Amino acid sequence: MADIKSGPNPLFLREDQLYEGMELLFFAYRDFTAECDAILATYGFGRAHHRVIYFVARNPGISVAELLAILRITKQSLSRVLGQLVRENYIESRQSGKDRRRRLLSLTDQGQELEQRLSTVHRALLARAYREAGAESVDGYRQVLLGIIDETDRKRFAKG
Amino acid sequence: MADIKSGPNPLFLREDQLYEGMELLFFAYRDFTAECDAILATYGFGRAHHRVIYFVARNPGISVAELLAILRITKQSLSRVLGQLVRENYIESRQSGKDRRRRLLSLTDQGQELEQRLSTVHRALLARAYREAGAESVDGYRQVLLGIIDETDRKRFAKG
DNA sequence: ATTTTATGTCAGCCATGTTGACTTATATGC
DNA sequence: GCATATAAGTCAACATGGCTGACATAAAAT
Repeated sequence: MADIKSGPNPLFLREDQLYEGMELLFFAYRDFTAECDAILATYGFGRAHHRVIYFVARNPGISVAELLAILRITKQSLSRVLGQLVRENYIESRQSGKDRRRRLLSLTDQGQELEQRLSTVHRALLARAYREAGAESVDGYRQVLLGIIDETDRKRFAKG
Repeated sequence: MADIKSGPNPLFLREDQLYEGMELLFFAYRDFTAECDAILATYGFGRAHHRVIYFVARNPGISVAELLAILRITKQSLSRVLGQLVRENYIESRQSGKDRRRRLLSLTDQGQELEQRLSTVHRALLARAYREAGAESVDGYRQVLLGIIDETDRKRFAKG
């Protein structure tokens, strides 16, 4: 009983640390997306559009099925935002040569502009957090988040 | 130009590291919430209900205004889920003695049961990630996420 | 020739956010 | 004590982004 004041109570601390870890993730995710959400709104887009733009930018030539696997949403949900991005000339969808059923997605110039604008915000935010936290912290951040991520998707980060 | 192969190109690596950091956050958040979402669905609840239950559990006696400040949603949005939780006897709302305009929120026994069920899932998930990553990593995780969080809310974590 | 796969589309539903307008009860300040 | 401010709740309407189910088309694979 005196443990709480006189010395470390591993169980108590541990549980408290876990609750803190959950909240950190909640607040960080909320604040990470806030500024980009505001920019997207001026284009008539939402967070869903950003995800599509982001993953197409990072994986030029990605197919619709591959994109669906990353986002884990239904094709009907994707279709709504992807269709809008294609119609408004942010994303280009061209037929694959090898398998002409597949549509390969890439950003148009306009899409790249928007992607850059959004990425700049995110890069700045994260770069500041990294700088303040220091290099070893960045590795810790990486390790813990990797542990939270589903094994299937963990492979995406295999390199490090 | 040879930099990319022959040695570290700090700029390239840095940018790549930042992109990785963004994706880690995206995938981790998605996977962190997935299992609880499934449990909540069996109660007819969603992620919004979980947030309310969580913050009321962690802050028993919290007022509606304080809860709104944490969640950063409108009172109309909160009202929908909070009202449901009160009606279905997961949360109790009692008048404050000092200021009778205020409603102080706390979990009922039933609410605590659900909260425990959800927390157990999250604690297990995070505990495993912490264990795999190691103690120093946990501190790094904490530092980086703190840096991402809005200064206003960073104060919530002031203790450490 | 048949079946499977990749994609697209229509229609409707649900959860959860938003704005705006308004009410009620209570506290606070002049 | 009266006027104003604050805490909370409510009604209505709307947007976003998930979901399911059903179905169509083109092309690849068997």
